[in-house]
Formats: sequence, structure tokens, C-alpha cells
Amino acid sequence: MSLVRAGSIVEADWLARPAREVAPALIGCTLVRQVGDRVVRGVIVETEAYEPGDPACHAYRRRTARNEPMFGMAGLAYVYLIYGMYCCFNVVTDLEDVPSAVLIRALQLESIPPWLEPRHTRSRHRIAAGPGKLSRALGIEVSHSGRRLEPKQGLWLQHRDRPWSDNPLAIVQTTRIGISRGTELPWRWYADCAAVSKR
DNA sequence: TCTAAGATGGCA
DNA sequence: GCCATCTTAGAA
Repeated sequence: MSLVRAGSIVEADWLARPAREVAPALIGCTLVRQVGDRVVRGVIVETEAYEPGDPACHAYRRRTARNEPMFGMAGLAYVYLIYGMYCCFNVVTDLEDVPSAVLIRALQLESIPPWLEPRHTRSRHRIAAGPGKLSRALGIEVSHSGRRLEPKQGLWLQHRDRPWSDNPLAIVQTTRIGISRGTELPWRWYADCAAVSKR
């Protein structure tokens, strides 16, 4: 693994380990979205891990066209449509052919995305509180699935900034939300703040 | 504060 | 039918 500098871009090799390790490590990192010349940044405050052998993992049964990116190299995006109207954004982790990913569930946004409709910007601190709202806020769609997380794609990750490292929020580990199997696995992490989907 | 149900579409 | 969701309405 390469040396990690505060604020530097997260590279694939840093993500090439089990999702249950990456998920808590991503808390405090920044997700950056660029559309044209407009940039929106948000600190990741809530994550969930999905791994092989985990009945809640999309790749639990078999490899399909939808879950294909989960089998790919670390550092890819895995995005899927849920309940017909929302997208969920995941960061692919671990080695190739080891289907695993981290669901990014909430961000503490640095600024209000200028492209968002006013009706979605009313609850200032909770605009990206929840995976569906997060994807809507950043304009992440299924078409991003399988793409690398890098500036060239307009979507990438940065390591924790110095301010976070100097004064980190407490990280809570608990069970995952919105699933019916694997409910006992404690693979959800969040930083205790208002931007989290649920405490 | 809580529970229930509707919107809406791909997937197994 | 089931969903790694969110919002709104209505009960309590």
C-alpha cells in the first residue's frame, strides 16, 4: 500500500482489502463530484460493508450483469437502481473476483449542489442523509456503475483532511439498515453527526 | 413519535 | 414478489 497523504486521492490499492476494513476507514474521507466546472464535496459519515458469503450481498447468489462491477478491481463504482426510483452508490473493494463493496449511505456536504432543485435543499444538513438522497444530491446514476473512481470520471475519493484527523468524530459500529438477511452482522459504521441517515 | 402505504422498475 | 429507499399522511 502506498503512503497516504491527507487530502490525497484514494487509489485502488488502498481499497484492495476486505469491505469490513474499508468501510470504517472511509468514514471521514471525502467524496468529490464534478459536473462541468462545478465541484461538490462531502465528507463520508455513514457506510456499510457487503462481502462474499454475506446473504445481504447482491453477489451472494451468482454473478449477473448488474453485480458484475462487484467482481472487478477495487476502486470501481457499483451503482444500482432501488425501489424503481433511487440509486445506491457503492465503492468496490478487495481483490478481483472477490465480490465486495462498501455502500456509501450519507455525506456531510461542504456546499449545496447548485444543480439541485430547491425542494430538495430544505433540510440543510440532511440533503445527503441516506443512500438514495446521496445519489440524487450528487447526480450519481446507474450509468456510473463499473466506472473507475477518478477525477477523469467526475467522481472520486480523497483521504481524510488534516482537520478531521486532528479532531475526529466518534465512529459508531452497528448493524445494517434496510435488509432482511444478514441483519445480525455489525457492518455499518457512522460518525455521530446530524448528516447520518439514522442513529 | 410512530406506523403504514404509495411511488416506481429491474431483478431473480 | 422482492428489494442495501424516501416521502407523506394519519394515528396516538
